[in-house]
Amino acid sequence: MPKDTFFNLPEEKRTRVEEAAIDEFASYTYETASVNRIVDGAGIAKGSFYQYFKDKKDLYKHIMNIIIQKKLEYMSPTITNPFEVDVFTLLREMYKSGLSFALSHPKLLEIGNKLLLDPSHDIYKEIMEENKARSDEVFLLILKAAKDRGEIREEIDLEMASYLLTNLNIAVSDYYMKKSEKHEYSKDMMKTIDKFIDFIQYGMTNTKGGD
Amino acid sequence: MPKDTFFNLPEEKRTRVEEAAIDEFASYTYETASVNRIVDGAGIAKGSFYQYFKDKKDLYKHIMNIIIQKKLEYMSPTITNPFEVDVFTLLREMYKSGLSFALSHPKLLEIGNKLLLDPSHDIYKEIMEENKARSDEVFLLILKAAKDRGEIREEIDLEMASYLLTNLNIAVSDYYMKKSEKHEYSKDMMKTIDKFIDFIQYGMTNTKGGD
DNA sequence: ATAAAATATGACTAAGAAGTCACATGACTT
DNA sequence: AAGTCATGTGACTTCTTAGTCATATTTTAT
Repeated sequence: MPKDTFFNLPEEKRTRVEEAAIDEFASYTYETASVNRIVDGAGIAKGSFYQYFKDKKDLYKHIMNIIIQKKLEYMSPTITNPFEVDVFTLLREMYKSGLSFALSHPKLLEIGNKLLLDPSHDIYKEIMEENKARSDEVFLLILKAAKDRGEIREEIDLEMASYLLTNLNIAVSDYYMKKSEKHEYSKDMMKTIDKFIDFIQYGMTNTKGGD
Repeated sequence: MPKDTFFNLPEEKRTRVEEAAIDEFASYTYETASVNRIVDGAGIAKGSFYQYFKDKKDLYKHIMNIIIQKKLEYMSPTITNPFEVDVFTLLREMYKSGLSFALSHPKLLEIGNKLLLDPSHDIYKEIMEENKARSDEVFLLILKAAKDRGEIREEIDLEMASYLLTNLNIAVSDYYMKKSEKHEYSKDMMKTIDKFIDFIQYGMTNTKGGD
């Protein structure tokens, strides 16, 4: 947690620091991100930084909390009653939220992905422990309920499927970001998600009754 | 390319250096990997290192070439006639190769993944340009042929599918590595791949004729 | 044996990193 | 106005990094 000094700051200055940090962590991993560059970018003195934050990790966790907060804002309307719609509708909503978040906050997405991609480092475990609900655990609960309702095939390995859904979630955002330069909620975006859910739902095969 | 001095080295010493480098690059990203730790690990002097390699990047590329070489060794029997079997059989073979490689060379896999996960950094582009055939481009060719043969549904977006297959390829190895501590080619492994291909082929839905 | 070429070495440089601290400035209280 | 407390500051310390280089050793050629 940042110190009181940071929260007492005039909003303009506080966001200036946060935005400099977001720029830095979007461009560099936690390890290679530089406090020196951040204070330069924010136009504050090095000493001031350590009036606001205990250390680099303190700032990083603060930014992660902003990300989680922002992401929850995008998700909440979908997640409120996760077990009251069929699983593919729910997945569609979740991916829509995820992609919408990605388009509105590409830098935040970048920071989050950079973290997810380096699960070996200590900072990963620390943050995941502080923010329990990991994505694949959420998916697992949803998929279990869906299987109980008979919406997905019996023989699907749920644990694996939820793991894959998590990774695909990241991949689909990356894919769309790479393809589209507009970065706006568009029909393209819905098409991307539809194709994607279609893939998950029916697979690629053409022999519909096959096996 | 490493200097002649390196290739003139007695094999024992050469592999000692390579193994120290592999350990380092498996534990740290390219940026945070330390030449100092590598020379300590290999038991050579700092100066010797720069007799063998132009710089850190030179060593890194050498290790990447080892990885590509090793990976090709595992793949070759499968890839020789990629268009002569149905696409799901081919995919199964490719994932089998991939997982087999992952189990035999977990550190090399780790290094490769670390690179793939940070496409923003210069080193990524450099290496990808030097080693043309990117995974999703290979998948795309295979999928195009399969669509022509009518093996996969018309409405599948091939570009997206090949992108997803690449990411899933990484994910499935990671998943299996995380689950199994034995690290040996086993029936478990085949089961994992079967589930996975099954997922790709038929999707998750239970309404087989649905839409 | 002598000369020459190849290889080994670790102290060294310069740059950048995280974090500290004595002091300066500003604001609010009494 | 004087005093107190919160905030601002940048030079500084300590550490680690990549890469260099003069010198020492070993190997090869004559």
